[in-house]
Amino acid sequence: MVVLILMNKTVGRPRSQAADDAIICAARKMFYKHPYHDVSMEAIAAEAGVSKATLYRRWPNKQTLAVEVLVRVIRERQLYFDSQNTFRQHLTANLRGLRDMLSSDYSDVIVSIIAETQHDKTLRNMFCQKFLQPVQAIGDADMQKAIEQGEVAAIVDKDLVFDQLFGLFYYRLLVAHKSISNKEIDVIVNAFFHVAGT
Amino acid sequence: MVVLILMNKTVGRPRSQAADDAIICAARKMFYKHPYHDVSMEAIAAEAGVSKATLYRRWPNKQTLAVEVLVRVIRERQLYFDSQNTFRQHLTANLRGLRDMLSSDYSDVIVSIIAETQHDKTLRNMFCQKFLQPVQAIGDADMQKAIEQGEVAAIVDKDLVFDQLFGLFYYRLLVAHKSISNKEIDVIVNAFFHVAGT
Amino acid sequence: MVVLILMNKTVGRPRSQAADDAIICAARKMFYKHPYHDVSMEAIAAEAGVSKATLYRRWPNKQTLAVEVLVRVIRERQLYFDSQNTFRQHLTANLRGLRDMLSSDYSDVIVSIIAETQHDKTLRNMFCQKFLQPVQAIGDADMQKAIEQGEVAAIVDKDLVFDQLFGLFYYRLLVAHKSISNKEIDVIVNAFFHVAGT
Amino acid sequence: MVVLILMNKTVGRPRSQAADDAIICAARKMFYKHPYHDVSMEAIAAEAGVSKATLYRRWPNKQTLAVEVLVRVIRERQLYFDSQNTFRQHLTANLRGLRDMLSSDYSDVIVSIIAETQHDKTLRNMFCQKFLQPVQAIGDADMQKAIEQGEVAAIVDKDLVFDQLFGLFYYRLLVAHKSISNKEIDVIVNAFFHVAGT
DNA sequence: CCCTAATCGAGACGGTACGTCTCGTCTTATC
DNA sequence: GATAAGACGAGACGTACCGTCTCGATTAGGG
Repeated sequence: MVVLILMNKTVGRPRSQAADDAIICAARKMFYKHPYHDVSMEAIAAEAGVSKATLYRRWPNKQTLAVEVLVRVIRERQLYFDSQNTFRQHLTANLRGLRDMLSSDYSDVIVSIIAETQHDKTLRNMFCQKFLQPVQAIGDADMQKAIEQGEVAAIVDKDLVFDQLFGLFYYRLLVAHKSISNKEIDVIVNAFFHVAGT
Repeated sequence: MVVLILMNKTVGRPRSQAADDAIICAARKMFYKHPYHDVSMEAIAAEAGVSKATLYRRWPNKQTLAVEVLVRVIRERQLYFDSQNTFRQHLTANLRGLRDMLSSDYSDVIVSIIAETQHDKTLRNMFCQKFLQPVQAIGDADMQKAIEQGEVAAIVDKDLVFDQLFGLFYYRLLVAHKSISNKEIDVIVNAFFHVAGT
Repeated sequence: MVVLILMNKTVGRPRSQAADDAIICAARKMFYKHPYHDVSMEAIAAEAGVSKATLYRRWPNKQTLAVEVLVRVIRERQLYFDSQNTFRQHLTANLRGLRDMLSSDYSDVIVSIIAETQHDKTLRNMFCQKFLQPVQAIGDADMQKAIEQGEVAAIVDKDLVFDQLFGLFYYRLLVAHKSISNKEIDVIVNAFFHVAGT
Repeated sequence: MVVLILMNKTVGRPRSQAADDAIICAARKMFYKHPYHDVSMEAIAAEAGVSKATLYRRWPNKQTLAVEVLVRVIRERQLYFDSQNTFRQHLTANLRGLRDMLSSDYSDVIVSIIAETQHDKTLRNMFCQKFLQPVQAIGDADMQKAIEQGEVAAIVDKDLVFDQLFGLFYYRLLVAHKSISNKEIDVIVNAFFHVAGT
C-alpha cells in the first residue's frame, strides 16, 4: 500500500499562466499610458481579455497590482554591481537609473502608491519590501564591497547618506519637478566621495 | 490727469465669508481625521452646512481645495526668521516644523496632492507656488541674511542644499516612513554648518 | 376736504415695460425652439438680457410664465365669429386653428402645463381660465348665435359636444400623435351638423 | 443540416428577479403617492433597497420606468371581452376602467409621460406600443366580434369612433378636470349604439 | 432739486436630482 | 476548481436648475 502526500495539491483547473501574463502586460501598458486614477481595474481586465474575477483572484486590489507592475519595471532596469567597475562608476549608473525611473511615465503610479502607503500598512510593507529595499540593499552591498576594497571610508553613516541621496532624487523629480542632468549626478557623486572617500 | 484702475469690481451678491470659513474649517477637520480618498466633497459640504454648488463655485475640485487647506496649515506653522535668533536656531526650528508637518495626519493629503501633480499641470503650479515656494522662499531669505551676517559662507549652492535637506525629510517621512528625532536634526544642522559655515 | 384713496399707488421706480416685452419675447422664442424641460428660467433671463430677479418679480415660476406665453400665442391665433360667415364656416376655421395650435412646436409646452395642473390647483385654475375657457367661451357664444339664427338645433348638450370635439383633437394630436387633415375636419363638421343641425 | 439560432444567450450573472420586483413595487408606490416630478430615481432605488446602478441598468431613465409602471397598472385593470357579456356591457365596463385610471393618482404620471412624448420619439413609440395600443387593440377585437355577432353595424369608422370616445375621456379628466359619472357613461354608450348599432 | 422707495443687473446661495463611474464582491454557466 | 461575463451594493463625482437672497447702482415721482 502506498500513501501519497501531496503539498499544494492542485485540485481542479490550474490557474492559467497566460492570464497572469496578459494581466501584467495590460496593466503595464495602461499604467504607462494613463495616470493611476484614470486606470480602472475594469479597463485592465478588458485590455487583458480576462474577467474581473480572474484579476481579483490574483491581486486583491488595484494598489497591489500596481506594486507588482512597479517591481517588474524596476527589476528590468536594475543595474548590478560588477566587480569590473569601480563603486564610483556603479553609483553613477545606479543614480541615473533611479532618475530615469522617477521621471518616467510611471512616476504617477509610484507617487499614487506612496500616497496609499500613508494609511495602508499592508501596502506600505509590500512597497518597502518589494520596491525600496531591493534598491537600498543593492546599494548597501555595493558600498560594503567598496569599503572592503578601500574605495569608501568605513565611518560613513550609510543610512543617512543613502536617504539624503535618494531623498534628493525623490524630492527633485516627484515633488519639485526639477530635472537632474548627468552632469549634476557627477557633481553629487563627487561631493559624496569628497566626504566619504578614502 | 488721473487714471483710476479698479480691479475686482464687485458686482452681484458678494460671496459669503462665512461660507468660506465654514468650508475651510470643515475640510481641515475632515482631511485631518480621514485619509484623502475617504473624504468626499459631499461630506465636506454637509459638514460645513453649505451646498455643493457653493463648494464647487470656490474650488473646482477636491485637489484644489486640499491644496488650500495645506496652505492654511503650513502658513500657521511657518516660523519667521527673527533677527534675535541665529540662523542656526532658525534652521533648526524650521526643520522641526517641516518634520511635524510631514509626519502629521496631513501627510496623506500631502502625498495625495503630490500624486495628482504628476499629471495635472495646473495643480502642480498651484502646489509649487502656494506650498513649496513659500517655504523655500523664507529659507532663501533667511540664508541670504545669514550670509550677509557672516554666519554662512557665500559660495554655497543654496538650491542644492535645500533640496537635499528637504529631500531627506520628504523621503524619510513620506516614503521610507522613518522618523526623525530632534537629535538627528541637530546632527544634520551641524553637518550643514560643517560644510557651509564660515 | 378730499380724501384720495389710490390703490396700486406707484411709489419708487416703475417696472420697465421693456423688460416685460423682452422676457415674453425671449420665452416665446425658447419655448418654440426647445422642449419645455430644456428651457431654463436662467436661459430665458439671459436671452432677454434681464436678471433672474426681474423675471421672478413678474412670474412666480416657470409654469406661470409658460401659461402667459400660451395665452399670447392663442390670442393671436384666435379667430372671431364674423356675422358674415355661417357657423359652419366659423366652426371649421376654429377647429383648424386648434389643430394648428396643438400640432405646433408649442405642443410640448401645452402638455407640460397640463401635466403640472394635475397636482397644482392654482395653475389649473389659471390654465382653465386663461387658455381653455376663452376658446370654449367663444365657441359657446358662437353656437348661441347659431342657435338663435336657426343654424343649430337648440336641444344640443353644448358641453358634451364641445368636449367630444376638443377631446378628439387633444387625443389625436397630443396623445396618439395622429394628424388631422382639413378633409377630416370637414367630415367631423358634417357629422356635427348631421346630429345637431336644424 | 441544422441551424441553431440562440437569442438572449444568458452569459454572466443573470439579473435578479427580486430586484426587478422590488423596483417596480417601489416605483408604483411612489408614483402613486407623489407627483411625477417629486419622485426621484434616488428615492425609488432607496425604497427598493437597490443601488442606482441596478436601477439604471434596467431602465435608462425615469420616463421609461414610469411607462413600465403604467403598463403594469393598466394590465391589471384591463377587462377582457367575455362572450357571455354583450359588447354594450363590455364597452361600458371598459370605459369605466379608463375613467378610473385617468382620474386615479396616476393621472399625473400619465400626463407627465405624454408631455415627454412630445419631443422624445423613442418614448413616444414605447408609450403608444405599450400603453395606448393594447387598450385600442382589445377594443378593436371586441368591436370586430360585436360586428360579427351583429351587435354593431359594419360600416362604422372604428378609429374615429375610438378616438372620439377616448378623446372625450382624456380631455375631460386630464385637461378640463371634469368628472364622468357612471350615468354619463351610459348616455355616451347609448349615443354610440344610436349611431353604430344595428 | 433732492429724497425715497421700488427697480434693475449680477450673481451667490441652499437644496436637490441627474446620470455616470469605479471599486470589489457575488452569481451563473461553461470549460 | 478556474474562467468569462456581467450583475450587484455602495457611494462619489461634477453639472444643472429652481426659486430665494443680497448687493450696489438706477430711476422716477413726491415733497
